[in-house]
Amino acid sequence: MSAETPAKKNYKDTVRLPKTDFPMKADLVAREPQRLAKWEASGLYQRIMKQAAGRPKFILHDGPPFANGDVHMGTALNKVLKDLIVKSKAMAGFHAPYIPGWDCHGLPIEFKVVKEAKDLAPAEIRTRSEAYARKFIDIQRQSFKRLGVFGDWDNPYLTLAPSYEADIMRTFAKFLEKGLVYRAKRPVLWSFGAQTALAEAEVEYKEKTSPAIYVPFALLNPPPGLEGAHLVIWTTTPWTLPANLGIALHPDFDYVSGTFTHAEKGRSLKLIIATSRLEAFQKETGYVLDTAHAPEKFKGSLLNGAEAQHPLLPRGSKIINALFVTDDTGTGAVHMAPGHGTDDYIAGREHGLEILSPVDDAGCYTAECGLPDFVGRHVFKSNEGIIELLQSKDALLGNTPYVHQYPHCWRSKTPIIFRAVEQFFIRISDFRADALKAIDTVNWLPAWGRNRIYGTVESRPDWCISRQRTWGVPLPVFYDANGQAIMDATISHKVADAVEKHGTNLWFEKDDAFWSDLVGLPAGCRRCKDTLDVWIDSGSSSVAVLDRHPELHCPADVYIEGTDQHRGWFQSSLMVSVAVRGAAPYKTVITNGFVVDTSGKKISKSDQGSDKAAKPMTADHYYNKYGGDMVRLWAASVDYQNDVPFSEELFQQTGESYRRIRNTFRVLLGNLHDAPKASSSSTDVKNSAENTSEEKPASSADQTLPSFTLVDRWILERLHAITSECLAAFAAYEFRKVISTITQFVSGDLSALYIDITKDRMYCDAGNSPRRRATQAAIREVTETLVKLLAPILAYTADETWEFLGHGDSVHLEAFPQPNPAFAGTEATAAVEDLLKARAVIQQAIEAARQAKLIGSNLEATVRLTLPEKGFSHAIFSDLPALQEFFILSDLHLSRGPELAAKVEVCTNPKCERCWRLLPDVGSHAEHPTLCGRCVEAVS
RNA sequence: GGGCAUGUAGCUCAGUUGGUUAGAGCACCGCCUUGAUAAGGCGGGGGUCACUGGUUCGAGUCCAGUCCUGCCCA
Repeated sequence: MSAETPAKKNYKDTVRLPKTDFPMKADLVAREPQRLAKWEASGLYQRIMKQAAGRPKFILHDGPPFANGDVHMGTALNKVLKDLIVKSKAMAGFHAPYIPGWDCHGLPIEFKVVKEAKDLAPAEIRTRSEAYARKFIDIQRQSFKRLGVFGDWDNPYLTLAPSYEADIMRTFAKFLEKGLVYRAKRPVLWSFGAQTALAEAEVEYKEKTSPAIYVPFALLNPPPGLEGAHLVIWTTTPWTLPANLGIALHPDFDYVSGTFTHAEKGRSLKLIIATSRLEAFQKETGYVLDTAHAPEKFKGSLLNGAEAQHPLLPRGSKIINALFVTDDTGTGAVHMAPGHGTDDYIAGREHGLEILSPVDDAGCYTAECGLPDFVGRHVFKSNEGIIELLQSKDALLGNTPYVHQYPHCWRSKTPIIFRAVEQFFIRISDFRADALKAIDTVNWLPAWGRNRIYGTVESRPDWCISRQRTWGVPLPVFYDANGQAIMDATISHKVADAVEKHGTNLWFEKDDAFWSDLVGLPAGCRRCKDTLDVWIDSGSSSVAVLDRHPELHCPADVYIEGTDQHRGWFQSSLMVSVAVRGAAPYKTVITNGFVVDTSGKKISKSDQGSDKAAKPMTADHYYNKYGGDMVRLWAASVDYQNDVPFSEELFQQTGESYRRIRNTFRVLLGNLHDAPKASSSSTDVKNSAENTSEEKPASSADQTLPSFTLVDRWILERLHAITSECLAAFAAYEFRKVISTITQFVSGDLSALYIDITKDRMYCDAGNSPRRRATQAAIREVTETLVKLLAPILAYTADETWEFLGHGDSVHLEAFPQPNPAFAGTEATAAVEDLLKARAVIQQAIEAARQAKLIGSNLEATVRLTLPEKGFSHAIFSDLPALQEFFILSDLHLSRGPELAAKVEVCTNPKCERCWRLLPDVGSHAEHPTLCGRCVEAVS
């Protein structure tokens, strides 16, 4: 009876299992907002800045996202990457302020506003546009904050702020001062219905029937063999013929010249047609090539530089070569009116053609057209007249209705025309060489970014900076009574000063008389109605933000944006900065790839919501379903320098590594539940602004090291190695490497080995056994180090873990850990490598026995391990208890032999009820007949 | 069509100056685990390194060409 009592004793209660309130289930969605509120309430960002005052600065300058729409995963990726850089630089000892910004002007917003309500006055469009932009700034700001991005969210820079707008104007004034601005005509999409220029986004394509005509142009000064020949052009816009100044041929196409005869009309003509278009031409016009008289054949390059006679006007039409000439329609000879088409304009400029655009705002011919009968007539009502005129001059070879997709004004529904209007340009050639030089002062990541931007700057045309739009910064320029532009920097500065005080709406609200008076111009002057290209807005940020903000400076240390910005913001910022201060605005430029779907296809915002099956691509879906840290971990895990494949399933994969890290933290914390109070560390250093937590070696110098065993020394050597690797990876912006290094350490070294191996001592040893205390010391160092290394990435979870480690304030006020020099060596690592070789052999033998159902757990095996004669010489191989602990075995027998081998038998020792090992001394203690010697001591 | 990139396991990626049998995580399969248990451990299957040709004793790696996908242009 009485013997029953001790046997019934519940030894389980004496086992020191991990104990912690750190929840396994993260519940990030519910918990993160609470932590965020705490950060904000305590002014965490401001405290980090205050603490860092006086340290060397590190400036990441925010490329302003467009204040339109929700935060897309691509935007989230970019923003989190910025935050990873800022947080890691702060922990690396820099003063790293982050001033976020928004790009507020521009067509997409104006377009939305105008679409909602028609016929608004300019001032009203601008008021509504601003409200629209501010609404999305708030929406996006909430998202960015929720993602754990630290920054001065109450004081962002906005390109619509009067001070910013004034600086944009001053930047323009600087261009004027340097003589870089000029006016010239250039074709734009013009709606004569709405009497305004349109952007591509405001154009709808609809079916339209146009007269497609063939017109011969007689060659002037023809080369031998082509005497009397006519080049035949084909066009669906006869009204543009008065503006014809050239004909383009493809240099490599084959052309044929010969006599063509129209049987019914009984008319013969010598014509030139691209060989590949011959058949179609004959069929459509009835003119057939007389093959009897050997036709001439030649390449388009032959006629390059020659001239042809305009069929309606007393002037020549220059023949040029251009690669845009196709042979899917027409004749291989393209009618060129540089004032009425983009291709024509570009090729025309290259070949020195003038820009003739004899059409007014209402779409009617001006006197410049050279045909007095047509002046004042609408161009679309003139097509027939032009055709008749051609006919009367025997210059019409064919006329057939042609059905095609033609651009129409989305508002007035009228077909649009291309029409050249006066635009303002910045002459790039004046400072292109300086810009190219500046490119090579910058560190481009990845390195190929250098070639890419170099190529675009090298080949870019002059910068057209005027837009016929309303929602933007007005071009601070006036016209005199004769319509001549007055381009004077001091006048632009006066406008800027007024705008600084009253905002740019004043430009639209007051009249010409007011403004002329303000800037000191005579009455009768008009102000320019154009606005500046929005790339001038954001491109001026180095002036309006970096130069202005007391915490910042130019050049910034880093710009990081998507790869499309090589032609966008990186370039506009470079050009503005080089023009204004003669140097690049940045030291390093990093690009991130686009978020694409798993088939490698681009996910465009416009695809969003186009069908209900569309996959969620907005950040709020992910942080509301999985948590902000999950989005951050995803961003840190991807190869951001390339395109980033994305799907919800892929996103969930990162959840696996999160759980792994979190559960490991949980066990580590659990194993510290009865550890002696943390050594000095940085727990209570806070609360004094002067005495900030400065870096010091993680080892506590004032304390002797605990009596670490081999595995403890090994894990600390590993920790030393991965700390160095992670710090180097952060410095190189290789966040992916940080994550893979840490997950491999957590999964491979900690979870599978160290924690498993030390379970026995942690759970079953006496509470203060030296090896147990040593392991607790190692675990504390490991955990604190990992938490700090992860803090820039898992902003919320690291902070939570830090709290559970017993610290009073946020981990984000800490510095990065330094590798502990006491564990810089690799002796323990070398020994463990030998142990792992033996372990692999043992595990395979045990697995075979397990599959054969001989044993279940490792502890039920008796293992006979044969070590080779050479190697395996570390003292550990003569320490049987240590070996048994490492291999997690009850019963191990060693021998030396020819090669490494392991044999497994069923262990016959009795099982200790407490530690579950099968040991020979179980039953030899009368007090505790079911326990082994170690456990008897532990419970006594 | 041009410029710049990219292509390694079902998925996402490592792979150092060319050198054993190409690695990791996730996913998958089997087993163990009442004591990390909405966890953990062990073992395992799975790859013509986009394609074609070349240089070399030897190529995922170097060279040439082709194709896929992306960005920016035309």
